[in-house]
Amino acid sequence: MYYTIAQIAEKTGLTAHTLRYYDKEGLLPFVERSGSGIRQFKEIDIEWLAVISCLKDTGMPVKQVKVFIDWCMLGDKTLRQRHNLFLEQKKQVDAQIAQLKKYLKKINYKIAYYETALKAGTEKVHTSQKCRTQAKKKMLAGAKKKPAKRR
Amino acid sequence: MYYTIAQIAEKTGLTAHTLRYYDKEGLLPFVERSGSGIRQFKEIDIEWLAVISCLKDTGMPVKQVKVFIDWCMLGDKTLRQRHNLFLEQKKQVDAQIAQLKKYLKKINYKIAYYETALKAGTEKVHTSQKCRTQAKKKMLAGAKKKPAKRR
DNA sequence: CCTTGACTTAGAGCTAACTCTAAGTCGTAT
DNA sequence: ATACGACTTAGAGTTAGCTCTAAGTCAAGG
Repeated sequence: MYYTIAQIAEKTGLTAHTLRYYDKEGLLPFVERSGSGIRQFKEIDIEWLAVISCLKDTGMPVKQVKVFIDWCMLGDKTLRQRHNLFLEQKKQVDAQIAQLKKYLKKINYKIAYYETALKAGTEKVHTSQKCRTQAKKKMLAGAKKKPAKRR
Repeated sequence: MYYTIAQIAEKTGLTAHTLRYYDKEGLLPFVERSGSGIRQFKEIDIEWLAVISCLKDTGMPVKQVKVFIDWCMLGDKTLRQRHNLFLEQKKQVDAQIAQLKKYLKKINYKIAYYETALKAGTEKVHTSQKCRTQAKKKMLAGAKKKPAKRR
């Protein structure tokens, strides 16, 4: 049972244009064709596309994804490389999440800042910089000694 | 005490080129100039740049960051908009983190997959598809048996 | 005075990842 | 048979975000 490119576009959220682009870039060597050249996607190809999206959306450039796909096509002799690739990608994603969490803290601080300002009717409520100075003091103190609060 | 563009590039990790580009795009209206037009960055400008990087790195396009900066320059009458902007950005970042965590699970599964394959010396250890089939059963429990009529 | 080096500008060039166009083929429905 | 719509291709165009170049200004050191 085969899917057309339009059906796969529907299923994956990618456009048919993008799928052809990926194919042209060598990301879809596993997709079969009919006698007249029509792409015939199978269930398993949807799994391939999920892996491709995972790598791409976690920051891997298309060219490097192609390298991975090529390794897959080469079989067992590239197992080690592929294993390393995912270990490396895990590191990347861990770092991305850590960075986003830092930014989230900054955003939460800003939300609190604007809530205070809205209540006061003016941003000037912050210009004495009491808050900022105190926050700094807290952070500096926290950096020195780790609070033993766990569980 | 002022910093040159090169010193700020050093401190922020952005290039001097990029800082001029941001300025040209209207992101740095708060940066003062000397009589001869040299940018004079102050401590507070480093904080501005940290906020700009936070918004940009969490997915906000430069043009929308400019809108935010313009709001800041307009003073208290834009407090509500700025508050909303950060609430919205928080949603975005929460969603990004959630998506990355999903991808991380997929990557961890792949790492385990390749570890098993490496131990066995071949990927064929997975071709019985016991694991995958069982996972599918879980996920598809309820949505199965489509007549699936296709060319 | 002249050189050096950091800065200035406008604007061109680059890269990644699409996004679209034009011209053409194919398979089915009227 | 012919029209329709979905597919095919090569290749051009677009966008964001830089990245760099060329030509010029300016202040300090030899």
